[in-house]
Amino acid sequence: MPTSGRARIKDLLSIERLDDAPNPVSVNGWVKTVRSSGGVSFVQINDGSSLADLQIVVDANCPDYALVDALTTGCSVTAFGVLQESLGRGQRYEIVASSIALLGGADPEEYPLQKKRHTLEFLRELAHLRPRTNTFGAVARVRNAMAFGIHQFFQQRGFLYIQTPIITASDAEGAGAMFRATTLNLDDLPTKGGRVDNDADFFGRPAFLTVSGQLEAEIFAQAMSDVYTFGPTFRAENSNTSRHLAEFWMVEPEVAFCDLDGLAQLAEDFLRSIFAYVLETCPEDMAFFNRFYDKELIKTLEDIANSDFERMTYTEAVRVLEGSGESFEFPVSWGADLQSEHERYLTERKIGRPVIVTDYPSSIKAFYMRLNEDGQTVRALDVLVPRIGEIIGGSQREERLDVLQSRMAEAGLDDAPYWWYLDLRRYGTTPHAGFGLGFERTVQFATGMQNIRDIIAFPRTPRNAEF
RNA sequence: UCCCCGGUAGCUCAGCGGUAGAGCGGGCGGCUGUUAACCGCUAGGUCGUAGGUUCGAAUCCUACCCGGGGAGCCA
Repeated sequence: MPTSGRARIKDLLSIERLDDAPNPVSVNGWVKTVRSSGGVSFVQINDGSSLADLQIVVDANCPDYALVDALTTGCSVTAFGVLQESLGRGQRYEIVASSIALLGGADPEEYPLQKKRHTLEFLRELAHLRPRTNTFGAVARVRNAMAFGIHQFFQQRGFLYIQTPIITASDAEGAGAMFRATTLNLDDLPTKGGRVDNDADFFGRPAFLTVSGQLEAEIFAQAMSDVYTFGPTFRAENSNTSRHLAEFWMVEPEVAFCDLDGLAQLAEDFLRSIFAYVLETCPEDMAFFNRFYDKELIKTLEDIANSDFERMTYTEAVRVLEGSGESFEFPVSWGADLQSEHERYLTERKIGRPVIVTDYPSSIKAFYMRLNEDGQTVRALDVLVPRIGEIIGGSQREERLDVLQSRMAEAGLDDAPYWWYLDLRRYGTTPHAGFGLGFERTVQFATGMQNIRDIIAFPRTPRNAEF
């Protein structure tokens, strides 16, 4: 079946004037449902190009009419016919088939997807078939649009897209437990002096899957000024929540000659831009999510796209929380990190829109964040959004060699493996800043989906790596 | 990893000490344009796994496995 003559359902359904239709047309897709009434059958198919299905009318005038009995939910078909105004209500156009053929059957006694709603938990066990459902098709299209929107945002601003390594020997301190990448035979480990002989491993040293491309992105920021990464990252944390994955995609811009205020502005512009982009480019899918998953979704995203983010320092946030009169499960005190309930109070109840919290205590943040003049806080930034909580974490980086070295010593880190990172401060150091955005969390927020496992096609979570 | 809830027909669930039910889906048959079509009939389950209590366990107890919600960690 040549694809050159294949019309996409999305394109057919968006035709303005029927005179412009490339009639007769050839369409392909997977059957959603078949309805038969007397001498007419209606075969509703979808090809993934849009949320909407295309109705194919097959009646006695079609030589393949007898074949309709073999068409069941899930099978693939190819059809040829004339696109015309629908005689029935419910769709603008339909195709009156002059031929229709079964490409691949789907035994209705075995095919697990029925023409009714399934729970997301059930569909999660069918990751190979769930893209055919309305919800997962919509997620796939929105995810695609947001990925493109992210690249477009940075490209339009002159940022360079760089690819940082997935296998790494460095640890972006504190970002989380790492997966080991090794070719050693785990059933028969080579030893030297009673310990595992890492010299015998592939790289001659321990290697891991990256938890962040930040340190390498800083290298390129110190040459190209404005860069970003967009790639997979891995965390071996035993996190079992609706917001965590062991493998997820992260967007990490890194900007030279930029301070925390500049970074906060970039983060805000960025989020507002990509939410506006998805509303503009995926209206049908977004209406679907708004209808079935979150009635306030579109309004929420429009509000974000159209209004400034609230900004406050950590110290101010603590003051707000202490004066809130709320009884939190975890006490609020300066020096302790904000708990989920605190973040949600701030962004959901106190402010009602995204909040950028800055200048956290140095004791609870990573060594590379720039120390403030007070010696107590660092130029860190978290962007909190309703329902998800932290969606962006970032900071102005410590560009002063001596301060960075003393911070590393406080954190108990050995300088040696970071020699190249320290070199960036030795030679032409600049004030610079960057943040990390969890891509799945962002799509989760934009779609109103409750569980991050429904945002990535093949979720990796503790004890789950099927597919 | 911790706390709470749940695992019964393909799916969603009811039954909660006396030996299994509904709706949807499937099959068969109707219906001259349907919209998760509709109407009638019908098949289908060692009640997550392994122990235990009991005359008797889907139902009570224990352990484990799996799923969900929340927490921690973070993106």
